[in-house]
Amino acid sequence: MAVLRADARRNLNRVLDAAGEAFAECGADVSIDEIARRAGVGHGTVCRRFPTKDSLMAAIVGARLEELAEAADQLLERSDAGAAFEELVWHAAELFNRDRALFDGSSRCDGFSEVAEAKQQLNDKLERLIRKARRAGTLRRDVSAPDVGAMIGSAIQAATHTDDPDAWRRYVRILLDGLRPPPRKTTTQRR
Amino acid sequence: MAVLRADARRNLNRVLDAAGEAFAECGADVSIDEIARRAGVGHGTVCRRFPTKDSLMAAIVGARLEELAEAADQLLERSDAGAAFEELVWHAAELFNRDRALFDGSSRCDGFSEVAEAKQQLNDKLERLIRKARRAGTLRRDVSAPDVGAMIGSAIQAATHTDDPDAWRRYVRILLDGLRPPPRKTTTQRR
DNA sequence: GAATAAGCGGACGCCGCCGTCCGCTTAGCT
DNA sequence: AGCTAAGCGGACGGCGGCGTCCGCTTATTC
Repeated sequence: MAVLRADARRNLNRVLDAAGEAFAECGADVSIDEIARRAGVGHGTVCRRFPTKDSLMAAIVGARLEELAEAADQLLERSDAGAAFEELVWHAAELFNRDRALFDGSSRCDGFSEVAEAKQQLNDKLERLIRKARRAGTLRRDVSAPDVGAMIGSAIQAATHTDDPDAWRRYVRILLDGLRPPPRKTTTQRR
Repeated sequence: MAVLRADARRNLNRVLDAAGEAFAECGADVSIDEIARRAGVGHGTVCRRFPTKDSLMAAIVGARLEELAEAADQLLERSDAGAAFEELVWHAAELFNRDRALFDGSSRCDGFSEVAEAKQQLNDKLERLIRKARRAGTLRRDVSAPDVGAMIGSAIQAATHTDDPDAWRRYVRILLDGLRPPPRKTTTQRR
């Protein structure tokens, strides 16, 4: 694993690209054969690098989640916590919408350290963002980071059941509206 | 099909019961063998009545959707449209939560007339309920009946990805909050 | 350019699942 | 009770997918 022959490295990259694309387009149920076909290699080559289909998915999903965690990191710098939270939600939603397997994969592959750690990272940062947004009064108090992740994923999945290609935007909008502090009759206004 | 021998009818009922239970517990991917095992019959018996696994699922899903449509019918009588709408959402959510295959099945099996018709019925009634709730000012205007169905189902599915057994209630609560008319700066109040 | 080991990929075996088929059983009728 | 056809269920074949293995190819080193 340390040093890889030039052709091997090239094939590995092809496989990773093809897998990312195939999972995104077809969901978590694409066959290894399909991925190998897209990569232009035999499926033996795929199975040599990744002893299991799940381990391949874990590599893809882990990378995506890390990207998302980085985005969260940058958004933590923002002064407007409410807007930062919304922006992260939109970012995640776009990602989930583009990659049909990401949501399934992130739960299915959390036995793999790459995915588990990336999720941990992301959840920590999201949790901090949530606390900031709560303090700013733009977010209800009874949701945690995993809740938000799950609900974004669910909104995207819901949209795939319709024929409106922009449904996911409406659903995320609705979700964000629902995530605001519920109006109370006797509002205990902060400040 | 018209007249069924007594043992055949008994076995058919067993199969339907077992299938309902198995789909509910295990999701749409239970094997026919598992269903047959639960019913105490050979899997040949299952396949004779239902030439396809999907046709069996369609029978189950169709029945569930019809029940739901009936509930919607009764709720249409209510004077408080907002409360009626919410109650239907909760009813559907409970159903989806109890039956893991219902949501998947209702889209997978809409090639079957039983499911297609039941969905049509349900959607019509839900649409009427939505219009009433809109007029009552308790529901945003940019959602249709299929939207609501898809969002409920997906929210439930999302909740199964968490370890909190009551997560689905919170998610539905949030969804309902999000479905209220969004607060506008210059509200054009009716009446 | 020769030696060598890393890498390749298709053939193979295994598994679970689905749907069919046919010899045996049994309900229903007389 | 006897007859008959409806019904039963397990055996069977086929399919798709996954992971392994081994004979061949090719990059790399000297």
